[in-house]
This record gives sequence, structure tokens and C-alpha cells, in this order.
Amino acid sequence: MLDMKVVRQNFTDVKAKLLTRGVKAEVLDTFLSLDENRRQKLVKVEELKKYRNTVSAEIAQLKRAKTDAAAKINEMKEVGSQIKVLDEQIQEIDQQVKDISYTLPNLPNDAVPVGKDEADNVEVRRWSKAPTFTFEPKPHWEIAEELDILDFERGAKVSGSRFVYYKGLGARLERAIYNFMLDTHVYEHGYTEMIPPYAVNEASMFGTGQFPKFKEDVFQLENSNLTLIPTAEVPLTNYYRDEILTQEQLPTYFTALSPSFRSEAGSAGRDTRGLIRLHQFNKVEMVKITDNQTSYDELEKMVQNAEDILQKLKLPYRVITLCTGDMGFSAAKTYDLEVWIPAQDMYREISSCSNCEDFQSHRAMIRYRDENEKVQYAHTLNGSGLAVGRTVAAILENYQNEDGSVTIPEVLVPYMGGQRKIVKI
RNA sequence: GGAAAGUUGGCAGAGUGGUAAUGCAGCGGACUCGAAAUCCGCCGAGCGGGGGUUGACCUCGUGCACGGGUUCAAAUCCCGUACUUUCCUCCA
Repeated sequence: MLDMKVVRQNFTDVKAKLLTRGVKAEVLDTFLSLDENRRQKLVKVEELKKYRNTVSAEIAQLKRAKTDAAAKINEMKEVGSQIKVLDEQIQEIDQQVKDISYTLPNLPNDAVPVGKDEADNVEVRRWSKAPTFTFEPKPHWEIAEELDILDFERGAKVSGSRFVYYKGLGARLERAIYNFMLDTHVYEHGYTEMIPPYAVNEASMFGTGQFPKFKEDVFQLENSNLTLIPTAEVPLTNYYRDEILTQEQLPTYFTALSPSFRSEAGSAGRDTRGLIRLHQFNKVEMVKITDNQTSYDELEKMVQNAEDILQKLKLPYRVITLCTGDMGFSAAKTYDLEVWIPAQDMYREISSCSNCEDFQSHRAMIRYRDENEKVQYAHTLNGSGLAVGRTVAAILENYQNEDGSVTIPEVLVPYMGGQRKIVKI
């Protein structure tokens, strides 16, 4: 959520920036005039309330002195009804202001390239080269089904499309990967390991920006206000919701493995096969809560933490900066990491690291006291480190051999009980 | 799922209709070589306005879990919701 004062005082600038994110100009103009109107009425009603407070004190005096106060009481009845009318009007305007402000995306950082969609994203760097195959590389779902380590058919039978069973060494591989990721983040990158709730309440979904705008993207539990988390970012970032931290608590680094549940409404027909787009997938998430000075340094470090995983796995990838039109709702700046998927002959997103600046902390009220004891909004960052299912897909494809077997990346061998290869039984 | 109690400032804890005691903590000062103890003074979040500065400040409103209601006036009365704790039941 944007700071109302910032919007008001820098309206032209804010408007220009939000237009690059697809917000309509008239929405912003309405927003500004509603705010103006609200403040005018607020001044009036506050004057009346001040008057009421004064006279009420007088009434109390008269009552104590057992004097007649009927005249003042009658006057206050009138004032009271005026206050009520104004309060109702203000409340109504307030609601309209909120309805708009809840759906306005974050302001892009100045360094973010302006653009319409993913075609305007900017590549920052590449690491390693796509492997060359002496045979036609197969898509990961074919490799996996031949090795009997993934079962999409039975996933569909038991749950529906976009659900899968990992089986045998497939399940073992998934577990090896996320243990490796967690160990690396905890023991090398300094994150605190968490196991968060996998269902969260409405306030938490609002806090990180999923609600109210993106309700159709999630699985809502019936007859409750609980939602299955679409990412561990939600419970991790909301950990400090409605709290004021001390500066010593910052920066805080959290990491967690969790399943992520997404309805994938509107993506029918896309990535219908394989591990790329499922209703449920595992992800190791990184979240940082920082002060408002160091968050961009922390973002760079977080991206490096994610890259470190890919480098240790020796998976070719590239880093891109998302343009204004392609960024997520809460982000001020986002780097995506895209891993090489040989069978598709392209890079696919495997991590997304964002600095949300104070956008989420305004919603979730995550604050800290600075060295002057002043309350400041914290900055929040989140990034995948990494999407586990997509990592499995990348490994199966990049490490596949002509005979249908898959070599285990060196760094995972200890996590696989010494096993170096997955072969057909 | 059943029953009861509770939710007040950083913490503890009063307050059953007249506008939030008190203690601890914190800040400033005195005493002291310094510290502790003691004494004196100050301070109660947060949120939203207005004026002013540009982020020293002044001022008002709001604020006693949240949302409504009654009243000239609500922490106090009424209704609803959430959460916490304890007991019972159930259960990995």
C-alpha cells in the first residue's frame, strides 16, 4: 500500500510511475479528489468534536454542582447529530479511498526499465553455457516417466490435472534438493530456518498484497478465513505483522521450505505437461526484513544467494530485471532467475527476487524504531531460493544421458546417500 | 465440539457512565572521582488531520482486542466477532 502522504505530495510523479504499471489515469484522479474531499470534511468534524469535548466537560462540572445543564445538553444533541452525519460521510469516502488504494501496485524503483510486458525485460547476465547433446534431449516428464520417478496420471486421478506424485528416487531427489538448498541458506548465507503455517488468515494475505486483488489465484478453505499459502513469503513476511521492531533486530533473514498452492486460474493450456506449472509445488523461500536504507544491497545479496544454488548445481541460467509492466503487484524492483530447459530450448523462471520497499510493511504494519527513536516502516524482500519442482525439471533435462538415465549433480550426491545416477530399473 | 474466564501504554496492574491511577522500565538532572542506591523532574504507544519546518516543532482529533449500538458524554452499559488461557471431550 502506498503512503497517502507521498501520493498526495508528489502526485504528478506518482501518477507517471503508476501509469507505467498499467494503472488508469482516471482512477488516480478520482483517488486524489476523494482524498481532498475527505480531508475537508475531516477538518470540519474534528472542530465539532473538539467543541463537544469542551462542552461535555462543562456539563460534567454542572452535574457535579447539581446545577441544571439541560440547555447545554440540548445543544450537544444537535452537535452530536451533525457529527454523526459528517462521520458517516467520511466513512463512506474512506471506504472508496481504501478500495482504490488497496488495488494500486507499488511504485517502481527508478532503476527499473519501463516496459509493457516480458518482452521488455532486460537481461543482466548469464552464467555458464547451455549443454550440448549428442542426441535429442527429452522433456523432463518423458525422462521421469520412463524412470518411474514421477506419476502425473495418478496425480490427475487422485486430485486432478496439475497434481503429481513423486515416486522412489524422484521423491528422494526432491528431498535431496530442498535439504541442500536449506543447508546452504542456513549455514552459508545466514538465514534462520522456519517451518511456517501453510494456511493463513485474511489479514496475512492482505499484508503481503495478495488480497483483495488476487483472490482468484488462491485456494480458499471453505467456511473459514484461511487460505492455503501461494508462497511461504506470506507467513514469513507476516511473522512481524503489527509489530514495532528495534533496529538491532534488523536485518532479519528467514528461509523456509513449504508447498505453494496456486489455482492457476487463467493459465489454462499453458505448461500443461510436466513440473513447470502445478497447483502444488515445493519452494524454498527467502525473506528479509530490513531498514529503509540497506534494502537494495540486501536485494543484490539475495539474488546472489539464489544464484549460488544454481551455480553449485551447475545449472546454466540468466538473470533478468523485470520491466515496470511485468513486475508483481508488491514489488518495487524484481530480478528473475531463469534456468536453461534444454527440451524447450529456452530459459524458464526458477526464482524471483523482489524488494517491496515499504509497500508490504504499510499493509502489514511492520515497523522499527530508528536511532532517533522514530518509527519507520521496514523494507521487505522476498525471493525463491529456489522453486524445487522446477529445479528437478532442470536437473532431469540438463543431466540426462542418452540411455535415459540421469546423472546426479555432484553437490547432491551426499544428499542422495551416495547415489550418482538414476537409472531405469 | 462443550463450559468458564480474560483481552488497558515496553512490562506489571487499577479503574462498573463525566473523559485512562500506580509501580517497574525509559529519558533528563542532583548527589558521587565514577557507579549503585537515593532524591527531584519528565515521559505512555500507535493512527489520522491542521499549521510550520523540511523531516527540531506546535496543535487538534482518535485511541482501553475488533465492529456496531445506547447516551450530551462509554475503558465502563448493550449486541456481534476475533484471539488467548483453563477445564471437559476428541485426537496425530
